[in-house]
Amino acid sequence: MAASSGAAGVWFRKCLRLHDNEALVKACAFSEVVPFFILDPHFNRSAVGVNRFAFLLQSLQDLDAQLRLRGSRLLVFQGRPHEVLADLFNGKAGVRLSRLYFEKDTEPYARSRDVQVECLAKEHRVSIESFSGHTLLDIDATVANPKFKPPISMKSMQSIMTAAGPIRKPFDIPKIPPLNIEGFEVPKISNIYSEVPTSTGFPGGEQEALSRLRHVCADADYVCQFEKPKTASTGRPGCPWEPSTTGLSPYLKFGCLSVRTAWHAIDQCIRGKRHSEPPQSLHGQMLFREMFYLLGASVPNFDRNEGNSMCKPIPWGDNPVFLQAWQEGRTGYPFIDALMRQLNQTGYMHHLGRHAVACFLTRGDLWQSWTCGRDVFDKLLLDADWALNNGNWLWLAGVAPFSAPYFRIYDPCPGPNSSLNAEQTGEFVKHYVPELKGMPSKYLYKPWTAPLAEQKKAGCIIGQDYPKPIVDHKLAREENLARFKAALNGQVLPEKFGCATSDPGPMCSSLSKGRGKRAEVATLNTEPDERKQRRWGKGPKDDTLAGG
DNA sequence: GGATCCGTTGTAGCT
DNA sequence: AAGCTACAACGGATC
Repeated sequence: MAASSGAAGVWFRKCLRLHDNEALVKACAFSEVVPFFILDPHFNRSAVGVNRFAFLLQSLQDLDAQLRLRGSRLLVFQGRPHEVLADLFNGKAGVRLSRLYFEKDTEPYARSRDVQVECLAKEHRVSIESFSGHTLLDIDATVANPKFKPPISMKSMQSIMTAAGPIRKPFDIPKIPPLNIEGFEVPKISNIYSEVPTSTGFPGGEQEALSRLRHVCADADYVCQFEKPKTASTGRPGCPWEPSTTGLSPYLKFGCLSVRTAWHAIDQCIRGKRHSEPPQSLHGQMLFREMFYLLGASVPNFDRNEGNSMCKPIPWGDNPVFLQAWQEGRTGYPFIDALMRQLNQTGYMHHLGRHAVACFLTRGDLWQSWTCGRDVFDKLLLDADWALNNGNWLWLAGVAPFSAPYFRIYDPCPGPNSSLNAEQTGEFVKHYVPELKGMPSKYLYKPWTAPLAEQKKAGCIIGQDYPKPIVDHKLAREENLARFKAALNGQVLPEKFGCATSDPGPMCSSLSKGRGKRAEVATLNTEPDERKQRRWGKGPKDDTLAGG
């Protein structure tokens, strides 16, 4: 097989697709093409939840199947990329590459990996070419423009788009040369994880991605009327586990779906019709994605509390008990807990749900650093994306210049007028917090206010079958507002403002005596912590494209 | 340089 | 039911 001249390798990393794949197109100008993926131990079980890993493997399976339909196949190697690639450049494993093509990746880990790979290729006299494809803009080229300023508003983002000119059309799938090599199959999730995937709603892969996109675009009204704040954070009636949005974000994250293909498909839908506009429209969601990619690529320390021009210094607390309760959905706030349990179970959460839980963890209630929540999302979300995740957490923690004013705090018990779009049937909460199944809807979001008799009748004693609220929202909110304000003035408020205690004790809003006994565990950490529409739509799922 | 406006998605209470 | 106001009051952009 491998002729002496060597083959052209197509290294799939993101961009797990055949459509609109420039690296594939370029490689297929040669007669021998080796499509491959490297399972990098950097993305291991402690970094990636089982659901996202399963999604990745499904995507690889699909990619392999599509390649086989065309007489080729996907080789899956396991190991550190530079070691695997050294073997491929040397001609071990029955393959010898003399050229390497891949899509650029602007995440910090990917950049350092790729720099290493470029050196290696030079040593082996392997020619390398990479292409911008994961984003609408060429991120590096945009940032390199001397006039570039990090965009912190939709307005500035739109002017960057305008200056960049029209978005190029997707590439067609090229004719792919045959490949006959045995082995290097896509592994099974059970060979890698002892846990079993629990997410069923999002099968990975390009075919699923394209079919979802078709489904979304089949309903032009839906696309034309799409306004993010009007989509329901609590899923669809009858199926609270189903997103009320497009559900495309995991596919964009892995590049199962080309962002250009999606952009033009949506463009087709809205062209010549009355339609919603950025920032709330679907195109608007995609512009936020670009914005965060630009920020991630241009702002030093974008993922940190210190040295980050997009992050104001706030003396966040350090309370592992709070963090864990939040992470596991045991805060005693049913809406928050339902959302967090949904994340753990399914790897998905509506964008507005992310707002609710992120605000709750940070400036709203628990006063924990956004980086802690960021890490949880980074591991568990199917659509976890470095730039978007960091950008959204900065936004929600209120520390970024693009954040909403810090004093706008979400109520963790959203009522019918809440912008969080909680349904009032309680279907969503009851689905993910089944302890509360019997609770009358008037108490569902605040079950601790139910009289004991009602709690007994519902089979759910608060403090026993379901936790008491971990903090008193009203008080925590007040104190956090004061602390945030002080921090903006360069002050750290004295001890009496500590809202954090690891043992919330018998705390109901009606019982709480307030500040007196609450400060013992609270650590006002002055050292920055861096330890490490249609609302009820008929058809399609959709989701947060900006997805962080 | 000061005033004003605006920022994808706040909430509660009133009319 | 939609729209107003009070609440408390940031900071970047624009005039």
